[in-house]
Amino acid sequence: MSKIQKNKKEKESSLYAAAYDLFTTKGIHNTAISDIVKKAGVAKGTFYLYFKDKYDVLDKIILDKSTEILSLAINKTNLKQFLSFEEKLFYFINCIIEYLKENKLLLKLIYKNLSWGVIKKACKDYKEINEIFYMFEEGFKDLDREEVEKILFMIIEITGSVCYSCIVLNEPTDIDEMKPILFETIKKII
Amino acid sequence: MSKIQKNKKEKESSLYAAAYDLFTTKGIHNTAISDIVKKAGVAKGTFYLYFKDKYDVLDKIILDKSTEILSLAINKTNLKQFLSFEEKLFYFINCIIEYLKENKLLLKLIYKNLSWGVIKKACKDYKEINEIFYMFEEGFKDLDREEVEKILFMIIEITGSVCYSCIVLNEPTDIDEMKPILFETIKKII
Amino acid sequence: MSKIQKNKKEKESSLYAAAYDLFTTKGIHNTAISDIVKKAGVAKGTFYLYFKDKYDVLDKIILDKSTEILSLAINKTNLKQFLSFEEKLFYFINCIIEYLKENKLLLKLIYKNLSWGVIKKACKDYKEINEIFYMFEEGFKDLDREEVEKILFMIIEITGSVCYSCIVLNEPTDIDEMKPILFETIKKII
Amino acid sequence: MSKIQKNKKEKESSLYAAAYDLFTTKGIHNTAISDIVKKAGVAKGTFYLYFKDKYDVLDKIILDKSTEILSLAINKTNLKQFLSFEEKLFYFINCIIEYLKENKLLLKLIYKNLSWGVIKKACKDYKEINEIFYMFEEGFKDLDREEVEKILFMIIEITGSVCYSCIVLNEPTDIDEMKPILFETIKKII
DNA sequence: AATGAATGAGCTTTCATTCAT
DNA sequence: CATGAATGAAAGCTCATTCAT
Repeated sequence: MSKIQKNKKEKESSLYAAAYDLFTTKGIHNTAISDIVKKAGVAKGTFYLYFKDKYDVLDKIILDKSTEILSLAINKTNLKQFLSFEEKLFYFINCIIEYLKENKLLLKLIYKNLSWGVIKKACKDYKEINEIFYMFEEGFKDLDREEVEKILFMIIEITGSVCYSCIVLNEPTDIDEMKPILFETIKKII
Repeated sequence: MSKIQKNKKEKESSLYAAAYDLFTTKGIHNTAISDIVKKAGVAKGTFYLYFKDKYDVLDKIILDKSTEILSLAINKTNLKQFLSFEEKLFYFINCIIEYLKENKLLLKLIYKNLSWGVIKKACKDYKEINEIFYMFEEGFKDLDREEVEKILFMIIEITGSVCYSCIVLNEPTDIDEMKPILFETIKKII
Repeated sequence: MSKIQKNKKEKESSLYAAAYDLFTTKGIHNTAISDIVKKAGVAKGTFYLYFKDKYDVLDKIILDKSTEILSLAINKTNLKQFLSFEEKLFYFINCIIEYLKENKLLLKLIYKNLSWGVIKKACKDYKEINEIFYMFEEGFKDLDREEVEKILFMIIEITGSVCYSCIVLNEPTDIDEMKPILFETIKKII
Repeated sequence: MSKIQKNKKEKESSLYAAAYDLFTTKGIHNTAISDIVKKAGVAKGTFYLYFKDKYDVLDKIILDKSTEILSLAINKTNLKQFLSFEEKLFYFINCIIEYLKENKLLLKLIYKNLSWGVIKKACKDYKEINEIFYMFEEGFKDLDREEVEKILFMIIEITGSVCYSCIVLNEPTDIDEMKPILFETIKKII
């Protein structure tokens, strides 16, 4: 990579990082592009060389971070051996929950903007994420892909919404108290 | 009610209605207070006699509409006789789903802003909503209030997030195709 | 005075008092008529029955309070016996200074809006104030009215501006440290 | 200076000039920022690139113009030779008075907002102004700095307030009629 | 490619004033 | 006389976007 190309990547990264920082701490609504460029240490016009607008960076952040979470969880899971699919799935889900517990601000940012569509896009673009599907297909050998997808969707949805409510809002209680019933529910789903 | 009082209520209602209309069709972000007052046919200053800002109306709308949905569903449910708690619950949940299917824009508006906290507030303020708790307590006679609340939370969360994804985004499929697995999940939860 | 007339006077006084309170604490610029009527406990429209606008009340306050200060000082002075005009004048000036020291907020309010014209108006309308002129004419028997007025003007101006600077702004020092040189100056003027 | 830097200075100056013009002719209260930018021929946003708000420009104007007046007077004074400190001081004060006579609107604008603090700031920032202090220290060789400052303060205060009253309000008479007694007073002070 | 001064549309909010009750 | 809801002009201020350098 040439020096110029490297410089470009650096500008983009610093804009991205600044936007992430501001979105999570001040909120999307309260973050102006002038805030982002100031934090990134670049000129205003430079922003428009790399992003269309505020929501363009946001979309990239959401896709990126969602991918990262799932990727971390699946990688960690694949390092271990499990006696059953259930055990493996629980470990995987727990990785996600623990990550979100540590990254409350990130959870707050992405959840309201995360959709099944984003996850499917992540699956298409990143091989590792697709391994989640393999894991599920292995667990439900007698079901067709569509059914498996629905089950995965249900589990992700319920995990996501419970995490958001418990971790971000502390409602109806904290996540550790909710975990037993969440896992029991997932157990019943599969 | 005096003529003035009636007039006041009318102004407030027309502002509320205009805001609801614009929020659902154009989105919150794209709706300016000047749009709201124009649509409501009142002066700009009048808005500030009744609401603090845009988000003040929004909060009122969310609380109101959430209450309305739950209220409608529980009232409809209470008109019928059921053989079992499960049957009753399914009917109740189905009422909500069918309502949301018919009011896609409303769902889009409130879901991302709805929280368990709002629902609990609705329960406190409106007797009818509290009947949902009675229904659940009757269904789970051997559990304490806290446990019952967690189950109710799980069911509402999963119903809400599935509805949002399927009805608003059509992901991963439409709500009718998702219903069987949703109900099966709920059945397993209880 | 009839009950109705009494009621009217009460409304006016409460508006006046509220305005005075707000002007001194929040400043004229930051006080709206709606603040005044709220504090006075009357309706907005009522304000316009008694005053033209914000500055109308202000003018009344300035005239009133200026008169009050001068009136208090001259009355207090007239209760005593003095060996010389100088002694009498110093006592009189000191009364004003001590009063302003105790009413810093009032000083802040009126000084910037006080003028020689206001004082002359006060003299015309209130007999007591005119006694200040008598005092001076007695002190300068060989000068004509015009010359006496100039001297009085000089003394009032210098006292007022020194008080404002020292009491309100504490510049260049506090009033007690400035008093010696102020009195010395006045002594030299007469 | 680059073209851009020159352009920037020009914008700022035109805003400053427009504000000065409007403040003196229409008053601060009656001048809106939109008036200033219209007169300056720049966009509204440009105003906020250079000033925080209306009062920010005002502060700059007051500091600037006060400095200018004092600077002009001291420079003019330093060009001449005098037989005594008194003569020198009278010449200096007279320069100020004559300037204010010619700039009635400026006097009206700054006097009510001028304070000893502003003058001291001007002294710190501009070497020339400090020469006023040198002049005084030379005149009062036997007094310490603090005492000299008090005397200077008294003279400036009395000159300022007499000028304001006589030039702006024509009370109690015009400045030329007041001059003899003013100078006599100053003479007695020193 | 990068800059950042300049723009001006458009937002929120205030508030003096009116007038039907 | 008194009220206070309603008005709407006009204020302050923001900020995405452009474009000459």
